[in-house]
Amino acid sequence: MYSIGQLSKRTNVKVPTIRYYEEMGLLDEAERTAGNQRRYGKDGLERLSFIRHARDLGFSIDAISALIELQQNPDRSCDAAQEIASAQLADVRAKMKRLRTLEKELARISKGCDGDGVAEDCYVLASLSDHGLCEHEH
Amino acid sequence: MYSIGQLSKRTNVKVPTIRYYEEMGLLDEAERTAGNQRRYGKDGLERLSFIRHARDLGFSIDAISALIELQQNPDRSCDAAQEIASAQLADVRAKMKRLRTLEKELARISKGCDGDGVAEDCYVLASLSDHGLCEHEH
DNA sequence: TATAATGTCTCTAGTCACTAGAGGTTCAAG
DNA sequence: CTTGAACCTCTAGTGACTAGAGACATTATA
Repeated sequence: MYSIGQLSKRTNVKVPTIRYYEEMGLLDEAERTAGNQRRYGKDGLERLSFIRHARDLGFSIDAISALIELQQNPDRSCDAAQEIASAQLADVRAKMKRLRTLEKELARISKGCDGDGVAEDCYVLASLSDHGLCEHEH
Repeated sequence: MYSIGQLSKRTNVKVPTIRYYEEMGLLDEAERTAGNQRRYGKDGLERLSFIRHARDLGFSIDAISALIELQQNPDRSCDAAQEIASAQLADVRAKMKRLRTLEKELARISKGCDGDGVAEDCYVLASLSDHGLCEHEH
């Protein structure tokens, strides 16, 4: 049996976050000692590792909830899991696309000013004032 | 003079967001009509466009505050503006790097399951349970 | 000029996924 | 048995908004 602190160390999830996941229903309510402290078994450890991994990949709490429910019902179709994963992939790709545009624009803006001048002539400030100076839409 | 709604339409910034920017100190407090409604002039429009543009590029409210202060003091060195812009660029690049890793992993995981099977054999769920199945660190 | 429709006002609370802190209790080591 | 670390619950804060209630102002039409 692990205390919440031991679980925290093994999974690299902070203690308050573990309690938060319990409150959100991602973790079952833990067993308690006589003095009301949480104790976890192997199940708890595995569940939390699953959550941690999914969060690292950017899945939302809601998505993880759904994935856990599927995991608890191994006989159901995994169609939903596939959908959640590809939605997440689409989301990541959309974010990357946006960031690529921003990166180009920011690199251009940043390069236009060497920081030696005075605010009045600053290309960074001018670019932000006048969208027309931008090369791409964003 | 523009009402808050007209300003909103011209800048594509929602009305409550404009009020929020005022509260945060990004916009000066607007003039008011006898009936206490906000009225904006050309200055207000330009300032809000600046903010909008900067937000689109991902600058934080704090960063924008600093940029506006520089703009109001055209004689100061624009060193700080350069720094803020390059910090933002670094941030965007870091995010992209992370997303690239996630994209690879998610694509692999998602491809491993066609959604036809049953949750028990689902590669999506298996991958999340077992970090060892991953090809990259994340 | 009266009325109706739309716009605006302030204020509070909610979003997401935590994080921080206060004030108190329990546990494990020595 | 004492000490100190770990644990408990509860509330509030983060960033950048968004939503909604209930009241007042402005504008367009009859």
